[in-house]
Amino acid sequence: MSKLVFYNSLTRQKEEFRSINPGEVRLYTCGPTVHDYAHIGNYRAYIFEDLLRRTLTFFGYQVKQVLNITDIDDKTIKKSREQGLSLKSYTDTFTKSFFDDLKTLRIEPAEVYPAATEHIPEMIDLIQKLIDKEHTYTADGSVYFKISTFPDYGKLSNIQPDQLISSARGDSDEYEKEDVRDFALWKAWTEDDGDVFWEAPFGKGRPGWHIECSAMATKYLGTHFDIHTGGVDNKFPHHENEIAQSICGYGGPFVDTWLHCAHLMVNGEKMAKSLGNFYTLREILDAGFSPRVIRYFLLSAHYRQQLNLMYDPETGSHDSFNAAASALERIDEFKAKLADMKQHSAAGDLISRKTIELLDHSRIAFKDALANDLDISGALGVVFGMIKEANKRIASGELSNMDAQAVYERLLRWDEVLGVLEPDQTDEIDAASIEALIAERNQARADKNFARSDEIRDQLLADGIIIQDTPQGTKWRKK
RNA sequence: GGCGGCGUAGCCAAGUGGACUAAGGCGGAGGUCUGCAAAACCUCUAUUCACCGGUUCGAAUCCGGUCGCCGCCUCCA
Repeated sequence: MSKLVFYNSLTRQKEEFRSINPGEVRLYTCGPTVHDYAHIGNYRAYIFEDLLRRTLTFFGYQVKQVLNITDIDDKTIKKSREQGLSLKSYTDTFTKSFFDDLKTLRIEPAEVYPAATEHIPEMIDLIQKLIDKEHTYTADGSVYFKISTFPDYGKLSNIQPDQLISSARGDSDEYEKEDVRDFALWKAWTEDDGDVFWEAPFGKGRPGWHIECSAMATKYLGTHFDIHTGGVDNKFPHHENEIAQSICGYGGPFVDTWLHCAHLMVNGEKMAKSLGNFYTLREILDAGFSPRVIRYFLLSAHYRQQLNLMYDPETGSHDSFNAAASALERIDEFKAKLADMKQHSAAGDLISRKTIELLDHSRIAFKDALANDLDISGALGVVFGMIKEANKRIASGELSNMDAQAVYERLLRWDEVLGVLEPDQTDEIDAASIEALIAERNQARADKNFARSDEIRDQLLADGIIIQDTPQGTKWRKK
């Protein structure tokens, strides 16, 4: 059996994965701050963690995943107040849209979706532990974590703490920190916070950003768990701070494996509102691209590789989605062909030795690719390699109906990881009437009434049905 | 300035020193099938891995340098 290997950001090398408890993986994924509709780049990260969780499941692990919802921070407070809404009613909209989007992209649900505002007591508890252990100080009612009390600080991001002093930029003096490296655990209430505050032993206020992940991860996964994922941008400071809080507060060890996903680029540039290349998932769906195509595109490159989306609605350029759509069509065609063939296989038919060899070889290669730090490109290469070889055998008549069934089953098994296949046609399509039209068309063709036959073809196409004339008769499928 | 990543065909993208005479997808060119087909299928499409040195019996893969691109460096996945 292939051994799972991941590139651990903490050690900066590939390591064989061993779960803490045999057969079980506890996984924490940094979730969204629900202050707006999530953009396409956000979903690259969630497609990545989806591939991770599906792969872990594929390798036989029981996965317990926690994905947090950050429903309180500077932005959510500011925007909700601007709109005159309560924090909750403001964030609810985007929390809901986030879940809708996950479903749209076929991202498997996590086991727990904790919201920050529902875990304030846990955070207060952790902050109190840190205060008791003297890792903090208070200034103007805010509680700060004192980085100098944690010698390992900077290990994840490979940053020397003293480098930060000179390089820190921006409004680092916004708060009364003793040291720019320090970060807020608890922010004292100000007028701008309006009615958003909680009472804590150390004062009225709200939690800092980093504390929620430590508190919630620990609540649901324990103080020591297997994998923590997030975007590269979270490495520093967020994850660095999370490690510091957790280890100092609960005692180590904390997380064994840290996985970070690279960013999605748009036309070679970082996606940013200021560059005008910022797209929400909704916008792209509205532009007519299917969730499957978007999923395939986001999935198709290795997670540590920056993925470049070539897309510009102004000029009508959408090369990336075109390529993804064409690749999917190729898979769809192949699957439809197999589905048709397998219907004609009879019980007692045997799978040919050549097919068994092809399937065995492909099965191992696919698994090896995934085992190698989620090498999805390699895995897709295996899928298309099998398609190519099987197509060749179909064309030469070498592939029996029974063989086709075996290949079909292999494809479905793989799709448990990929999640890109079109579900089998449902009965909502009126198959009988389509068959009737096809019969009529074939009669027209036999009568050389091509005007009528083409008219039927166009009509079916308009209804989303594609038909193809093959040596085995006319086939149809949903577009 | 500090830390890190990347540069493989027109485009996207695998490649974990030796069967690489370098996967796979898109695009392109031929062909098969068809009444026709925009479909489908088949075949072809990098003597070469940014450049220069080095290590090695052997390097796209390791080391050094040069050039170019990108990311992170306090609340952005």
